[in-house]
Amino acid sequence: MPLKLYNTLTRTIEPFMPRDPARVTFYTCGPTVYDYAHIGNFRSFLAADVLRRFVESPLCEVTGRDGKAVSGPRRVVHVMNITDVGHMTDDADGGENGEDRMAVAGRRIAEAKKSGRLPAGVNIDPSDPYQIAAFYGDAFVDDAKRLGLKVAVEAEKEPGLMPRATKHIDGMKRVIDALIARGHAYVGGAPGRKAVYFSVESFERYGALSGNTLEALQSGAGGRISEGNQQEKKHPADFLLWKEDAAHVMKWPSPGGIEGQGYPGWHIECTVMSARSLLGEAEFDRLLGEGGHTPDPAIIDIHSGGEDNIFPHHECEIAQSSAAFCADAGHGTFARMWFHPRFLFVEGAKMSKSKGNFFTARDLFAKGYEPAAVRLELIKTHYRSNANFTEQGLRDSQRMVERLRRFAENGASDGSESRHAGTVEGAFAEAMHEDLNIAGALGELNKWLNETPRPTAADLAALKRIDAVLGLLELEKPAQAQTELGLFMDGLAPDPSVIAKLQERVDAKKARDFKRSDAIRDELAAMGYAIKDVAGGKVEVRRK
RNA sequence: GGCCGCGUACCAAAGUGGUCUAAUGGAGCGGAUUGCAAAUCCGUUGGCGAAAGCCUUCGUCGGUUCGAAUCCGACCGCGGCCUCCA
Repeated sequence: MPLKLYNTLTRTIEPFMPRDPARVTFYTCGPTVYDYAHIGNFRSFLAADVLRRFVESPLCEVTGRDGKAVSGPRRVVHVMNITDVGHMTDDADGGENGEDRMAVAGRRIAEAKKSGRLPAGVNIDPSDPYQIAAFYGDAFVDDAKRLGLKVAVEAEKEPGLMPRATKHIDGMKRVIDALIARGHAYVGGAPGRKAVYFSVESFERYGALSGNTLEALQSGAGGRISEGNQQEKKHPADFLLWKEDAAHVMKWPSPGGIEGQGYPGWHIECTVMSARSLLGEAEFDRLLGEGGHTPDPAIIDIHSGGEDNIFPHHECEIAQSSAAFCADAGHGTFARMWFHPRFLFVEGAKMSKSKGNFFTARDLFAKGYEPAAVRLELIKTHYRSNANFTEQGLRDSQRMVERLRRFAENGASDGSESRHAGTVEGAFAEAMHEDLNIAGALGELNKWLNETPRPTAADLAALKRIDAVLGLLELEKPAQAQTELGLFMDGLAPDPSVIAKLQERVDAKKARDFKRSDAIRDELAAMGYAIKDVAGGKVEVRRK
């Protein structure tokens, strides 16, 4: 059975039917870079990563235009943007007032600098938003690569796969001008604070993605929308495409015949970067040009983002993208498939700094958890459930990673053809085809591992194809330092006092003074180390 | 108020009409191994029973059906979104 996915737009699980089954276009709404990304961010990005890996796997079938199954492998062009334009902290005015997030980040960096908390070798000017964005952007890409986010790895060679919003201001202005020309946008406001708004009433299906109606939005608007800016809007739900503001931290010459400088609205960047990066510059030009509008309601195959993006961000993207690119603007869907992973909880509660259950990826790496374990813990729950991230779960994941690695690294036995290699791939794929049932797929994998004590070359090849989807074994292994006696895991540095105790313990054991050797183990435990004797007479040392 | 999602055994999490006491992992228990540990491997983990077997479980209460964890209704509880957020 070919791949089926839950499409937020239709609220049903439906066959995935790309425009070209050999080349799938996939856009993920990436991070804003005012701070380090946390594990909730990464859960969402990793869910998208697993989807892209599965779609390009030889194990995956998709539905062709003729309704028939098309087997893999296939190419997936996956683009994930980085939002490096500053946005406002205060939403009370629809994001048009308040403080720029980039400025807030600058203050935080300035404080960190003063108290010496910036990482060594980092020297950024807290008053330069571009430097701040570059700093956190680089940190994000580092974390993403360690967690095996394929798009981040690819973007090293092909930077266009992770476009920066500030590099696409020209495209945004062109789209805004096109929207004005087509009657979907208008200029309002007084000189010096003019704004371009998208007219939601000009887009028939506004609200289709989030299940809203314009009436509901109007009545539900409540106190969230300020009076001030509403007066210049034709409809309360009209959203900002561009704002003239000479005082803004990041600003550019304006579109729409507005004289002063300003900055783009929240949603327009994704319209531009998705179309341009996935379809290419020439097609972007053609779509915007005279008579270039596509007859196809969808421009790209898959679009993903966290569930909080459904409204307003993706709703607005659909409206403005369809209005700009589609021949029948009112029925555009922008993407064929809308994919929205749910939020991550941590220790049973919504992650928040005040609850102390807020983790960035690098927090966990620093605690000694290896990237593969973090990755597995973040992907092993169905993407449409609120996963609960726990330390216990992380330990479970760590063990499963070690189990897989042992299986893969012990080498092929010269035994006969495996009875199972073919069936595990089939069972794994069958589960994944059902809206990415990864827990079911992992269950099949575990069952097979149990049944295969002596893997053959065919078994190892099967594991490799499965792992290409999971993306675990390719990740860096935890740092290990060896001394004559000790094997220091979890990135621990060999501490002389520990080495001395290990030596003393070996001597005690040699003298069969087990009372003393056990006491040393307790002493090490009190110091925060867990030890175990491993093959070759060495002692493995881990954090307790 | 509107829209959406969730509730499975000690924990996590599959299962969407019979093959379900219910995959898989963890934890627990028993065993092998170890000086002892750890790790690993094997067995096992609802109740009664030596066993065959019988009884009871999938938020609660009802309903549909020969048959329900699975379909329908109501209720209870949890969560997300409704212009900050992945």
